[in-house]
Amino acid sequence: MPIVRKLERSGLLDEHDRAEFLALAQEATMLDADTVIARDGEPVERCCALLSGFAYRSKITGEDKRQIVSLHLRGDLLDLHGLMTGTADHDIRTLTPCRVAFIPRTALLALVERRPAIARAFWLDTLVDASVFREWILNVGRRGARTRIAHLLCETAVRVAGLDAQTAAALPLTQGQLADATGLTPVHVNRVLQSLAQDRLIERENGAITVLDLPRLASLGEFDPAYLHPELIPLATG
Amino acid sequence: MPIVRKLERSGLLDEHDRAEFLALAQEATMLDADTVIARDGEPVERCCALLSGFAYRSKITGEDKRQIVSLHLRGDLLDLHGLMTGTADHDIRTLTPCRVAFIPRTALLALVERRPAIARAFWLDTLVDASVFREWILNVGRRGARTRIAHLLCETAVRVAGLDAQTAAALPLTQGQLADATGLTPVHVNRVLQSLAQDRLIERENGAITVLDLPRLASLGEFDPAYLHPELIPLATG
DNA sequence: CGCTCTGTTGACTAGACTCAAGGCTAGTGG
DNA sequence: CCACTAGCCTTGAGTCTAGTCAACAGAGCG
Repeated sequence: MPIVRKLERSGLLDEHDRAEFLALAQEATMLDADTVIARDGEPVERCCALLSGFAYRSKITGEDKRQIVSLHLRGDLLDLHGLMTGTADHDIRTLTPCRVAFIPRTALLALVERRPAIARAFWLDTLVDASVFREWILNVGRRGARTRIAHLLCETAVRVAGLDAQTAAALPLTQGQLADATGLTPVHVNRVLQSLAQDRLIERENGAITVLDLPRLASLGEFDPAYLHPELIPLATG
Repeated sequence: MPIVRKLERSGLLDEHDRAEFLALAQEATMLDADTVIARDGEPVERCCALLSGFAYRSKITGEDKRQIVSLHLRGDLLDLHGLMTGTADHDIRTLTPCRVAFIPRTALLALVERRPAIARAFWLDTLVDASVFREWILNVGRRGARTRIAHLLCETAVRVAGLDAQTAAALPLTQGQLADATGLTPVHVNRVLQSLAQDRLIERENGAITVLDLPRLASLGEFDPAYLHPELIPLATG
């Protein structure tokens, strides 16, 4: 059960905790690609657990430029921020078709109140999230386009397939979305991807990117997975 | 008592909680400017509460370029990440001379275990932190230098002096540090600051920057304080 | 007094953006 | 089955924002 994947390893939860949490996330819903899950400034009535597929969170500037601030995949809890504050302070959308479980905010708040271990597991999740944000600030602020894109591809590949993945991981990102995640323009992303493909680091086919040579890409992208804290939050289920 | 300022308003803590927390943060230490509080990769034995002064957290790339990922001031808890994970995943340093209280990690962990309300207050703090990180990603990724710097100056001024500050807030940032916080070069920061000063938006004297016209600077910087969540975490004590 | 650190200035470069056009693919409707 | 359209990708040419390099000024300090 991927929802609790992240909570399992932390060693914080007992049987009761896990059962109570799972009881809340019973029925799943299918969402199309590019569906809005939460919108900046609007009240949050329910939290979303991502059972399969990809989603992202983004913000926009006053000039309508968009920045993707995080990517999410199977097993991620999508709006712990909205859970505690009651309003979303950024957009959340699906990237691909997704299976999700919606949990009413009030029920989840009550659970957190009742079960301190779950609160702590959520807190830990938030801390790891924050660690990833910090790495993104560094990535966007201080790395050139090539390194920057390589880094993001590595991060995503590792989160999808794990560190020791033999199977190349395919990432469902359009070049426009990659641009929004890296703070670049689609045109420039296109050129960089071509160059990465020429160097046999990645491969592209109908809108998806697959990492061919993770070690070399990681070295190019200065990628060190420590900031993902795999010791606390397992990377891939498989 | 500034340490609990952030925890007060959340309405989560009762008398017991507050007393127990304060008991841990009794003796204060003075630190010089530019003192290392935590270093990336090293174990964290104690958490640091900032009683006065400014501090920052930063990361560096493989090419030794530095990115400041957050600024901290009086009342901030500095290493909740290290508290939970046991190792720092970034550097923490003082910007100015600081008065701090060190709290042993084990004691704080025990407190969090014993008092769920404190754990939730810390979690909330982490969530607000994460919200600021997201705004920084947007700022660094999608805004031009002028807007970017204006935004950061507004954020810091508002956190220091509050939203309705009549007194212009002075920010103790060198141009090099501002550059590291915005992902620019010191030379470029210098030119932008000159232009902002020429427009009478800010003023500079011996290494400190004071905001002269917050409303206009905010409009230039696309600054909307919502992401700081002043409703949860009071901005300034005064 | 010289050293170091920060700020300042100018000239030059380059990495990334803009604009614009054209191609490919998949999906849609006739 | 075949236009037609909408997205996305690709390419080229030209521009510009921000970076680089280098030199110097001023303040603070030992």
